[in-house]
Amino acid sequence: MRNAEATRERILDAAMAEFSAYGIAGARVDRIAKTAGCNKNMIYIYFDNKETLFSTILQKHLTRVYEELPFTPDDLPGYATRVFNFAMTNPDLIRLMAWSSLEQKTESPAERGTIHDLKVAALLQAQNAGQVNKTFAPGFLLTAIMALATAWTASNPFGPSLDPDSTKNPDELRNSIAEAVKLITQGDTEKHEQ
Amino acid sequence: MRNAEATRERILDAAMAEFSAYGIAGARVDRIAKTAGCNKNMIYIYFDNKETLFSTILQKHLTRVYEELPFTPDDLPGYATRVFNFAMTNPDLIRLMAWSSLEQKTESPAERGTIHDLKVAALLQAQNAGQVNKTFAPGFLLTAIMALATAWTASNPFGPSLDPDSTKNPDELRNSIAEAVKLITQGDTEKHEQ
DNA sequence: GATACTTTACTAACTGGTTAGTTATATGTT
DNA sequence: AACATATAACTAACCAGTTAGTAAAGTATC
Repeated sequence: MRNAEATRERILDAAMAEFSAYGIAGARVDRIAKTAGCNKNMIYIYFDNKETLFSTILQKHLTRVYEELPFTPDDLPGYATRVFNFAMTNPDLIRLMAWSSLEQKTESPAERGTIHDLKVAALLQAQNAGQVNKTFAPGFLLTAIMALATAWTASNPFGPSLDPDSTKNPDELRNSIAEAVKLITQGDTEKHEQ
Repeated sequence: MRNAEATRERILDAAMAEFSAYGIAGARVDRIAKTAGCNKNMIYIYFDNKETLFSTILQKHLTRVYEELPFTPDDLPGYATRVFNFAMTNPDLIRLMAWSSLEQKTESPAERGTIHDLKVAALLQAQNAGQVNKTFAPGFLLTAIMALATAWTASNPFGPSLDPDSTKNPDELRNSIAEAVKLITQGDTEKHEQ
């Protein structure tokens, strides 16, 4: 029953559930401790404070995303599909990101910005290679794709809360998203390309 | 200095700023009272509790949106443009909606659902009239349009925090959004319409 | 038109419960 | 013993909501 690493993990898991559900301001440290099955003080031994705990968890899961979701500028509908699948199977992380963008004053950590820039650069290359049409700037495309792929998550005010039926047909939804991304990125490659 | 209506309005304004900035859990009633320049108790005379105050404000501003933003199924790029303009000039309301979808347990009020259904029905009619192509279900289209039109607001985790430059060219952004919506809604009307 | 009474708008101080974070102490491990 | 892991008890600050009371404005009565 004495296992530092395991306790730390249980805290992280419990905190993930708590923060995802209630955000930073709404999260209760006592509740995290109870869920983790440990004493509250353990949380303050492993982490500085509530905010740090939140950031640690967000960072950890974001890293996981970057590993699980390779960006494929030559197959953007496929990328959107994978983002959609990920968002549907990881609603907690999507909520965590939503809380973060509302509650955390600081801009996104430098790492995220860098990764974003890499994608934009790759997208520009794909455009120059004729794989993606040049109708839109690469930065616009990336945000548009992410917006479409995550529009049906609970954190979107215009998402499933207004259109509850849509999430009951995830397959149709997935196909529609892929098709929409295709229209935006490959819609008129031939016409405009040269 | 004794003016019930004016005081109530000041409370609503102060609460809008507070809730928009900190959400429900993060909002402080004392701070609202201070901003409104009134005693905290006045808030509890005019409103039941913090949650009710939040709901009242959200409702009030949503009503305003429905009046200011007529839905035009025959001109969806134009509608997206207007939503984009509205979102850019009313970031507080967008944040309020984001907080609501994260913090409020209850589903969206019946009114919002009804308005949504009306739009979906109108969209279906526009499809049958050949004004909008039938590639996508009307419910999908509506959510996709809203997602695109509001993707560059602060509350979107994939929005401006990752792509800060984009919001410096709002005109280009607006045009791109309109163009993207056009591609999705009118992209291949001729081909599929027959 | 002055006086007593009622209602409305407002305030200061308080209450009871909550909460992030700490300290002191105990227990298992090597 | 020495160290790492864990717990219980505690504290100081905070915070939503309440209470009890004051002052202004209106209304009735003479």
